[in-house]
Amino acid sequence: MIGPLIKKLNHYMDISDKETQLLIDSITRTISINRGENIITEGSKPGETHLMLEGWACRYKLMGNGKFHIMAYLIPGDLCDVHVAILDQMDHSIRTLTPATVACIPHEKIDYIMEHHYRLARALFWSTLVDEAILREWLVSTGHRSADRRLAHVFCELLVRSRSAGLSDDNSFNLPLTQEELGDSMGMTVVHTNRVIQKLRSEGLITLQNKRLVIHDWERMVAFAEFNPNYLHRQKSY
Amino acid sequence: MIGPLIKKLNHYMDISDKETQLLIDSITRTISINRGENIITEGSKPGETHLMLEGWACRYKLMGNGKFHIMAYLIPGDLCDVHVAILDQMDHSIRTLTPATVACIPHEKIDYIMEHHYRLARALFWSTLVDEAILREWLVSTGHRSADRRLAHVFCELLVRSRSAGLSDDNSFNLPLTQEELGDSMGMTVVHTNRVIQKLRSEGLITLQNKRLVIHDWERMVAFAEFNPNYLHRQKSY
DNA sequence: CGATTCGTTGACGAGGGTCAATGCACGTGG
DNA sequence: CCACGTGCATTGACCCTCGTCAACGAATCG
Repeated sequence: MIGPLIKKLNHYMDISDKETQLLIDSITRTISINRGENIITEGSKPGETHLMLEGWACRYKLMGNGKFHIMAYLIPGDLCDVHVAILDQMDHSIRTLTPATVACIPHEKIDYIMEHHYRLARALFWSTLVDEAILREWLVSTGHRSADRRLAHVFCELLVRSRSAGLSDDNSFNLPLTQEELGDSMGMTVVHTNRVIQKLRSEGLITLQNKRLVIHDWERMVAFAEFNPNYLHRQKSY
Repeated sequence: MIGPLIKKLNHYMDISDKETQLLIDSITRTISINRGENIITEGSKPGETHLMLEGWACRYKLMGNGKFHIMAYLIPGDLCDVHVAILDQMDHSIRTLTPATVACIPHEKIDYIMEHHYRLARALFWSTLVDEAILREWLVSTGHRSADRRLAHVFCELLVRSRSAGLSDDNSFNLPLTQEELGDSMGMTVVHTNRVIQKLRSEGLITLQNKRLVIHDWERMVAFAEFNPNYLHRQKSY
């Protein structure tokens, strides 16, 4: 169940069986959540950290005008809120995009790892820094990339991340998002998202059907999206 | 010199004289940098952490098409790269926007604080988490706010941050940016930035001249920008 | 079999990008 | 002290990307 996290961390440093076991032992409970339900809500201060085991979720913010913006996708192996122990409260919410199973790790266990297991602590810290780097890349994307390249770019990122978590081993992966959700994350409307996807399809770059995305020509896609995976900080090839 | 950092951290927890002294003692050297020079460049791995003492800087990324995007403003009291000790290399660069003085703190000193001074470590960690929260807010801004509200929003943020760092005590602050730089951070062109500023001026919300920004009616500005300072995580009033 | 949810399409218009020129405040050198 | 260059703010004209509104089709489901 915790495989995706271990696989991901392995792209930073080798995680031993003992360290894996330590992580497993830190999980006090595992919960199943329906699609569209909140894992954490803005203003709250959860007492435990959540780890995605199965399914997708997203960080999001609800705006005054009723719109909502997705700031991150969380896939299996991603940690939802390692940091919240420090902060007074969440400044955003997290909800599932598919049915999901989530592991809960009490803050004490995290603190224990941080204090007594330097290597593992570094690996966890690394993963939060990568999340931050992704955030920066999305900011650049929405600020200065055209809609088609922006979408192509996030597709490249999600393939690399899916492969890192062991969720794919070719040039395709499950993309369980509606076009509306894709749009909400890239700062564009459903209508435009739909048209851009059609353009990428017609140019032979991708196939997207039944919630599965295929990237046909990785090199061409990377060139089109100006995708440079350095911000994902995989020390080893994905 | 290190006042702004202490003042900022004080919004999270009281920093004792001893802790302040510890921070000061961690600084091995202080450097002066001209405007427009890089403090750290993408791909490098600096051996020390940089703290802004005077002047402004920015995180930025250079894009393929030559455009450049500013992802964060760094003002006195802000840390440039606490995290880089963990990562293989920088995935972005940092350069000054004004002449600046910067303090250098070797990673060992940071590690020492992290290991032996839990309170101070928490405070530093808090400040990096706030930086991340700002990043999220900017992402939402560029994704889902109109140009005028976006600009108004960042002005609100910068006032709060300036006041937190003790750089202002009324509704005005130094904004040493060109309109081009403002645009580069908000994902808009100079031309449009200029027009939006004029609109904000004509609506009586702000005055901006000689690199000084005045917000005339804070309440109205906050309402217009839909500014909610919770993401800055100041536990105490600013 | 309606009711939903999601993808798709069309028509229209506005927000904001692009290009280009002008003004204005400087600093520098002659 | 003037001539000139440079950096930055400002304007105008034009147009394209993308948002908005609205309708329709396809698939799924109780």
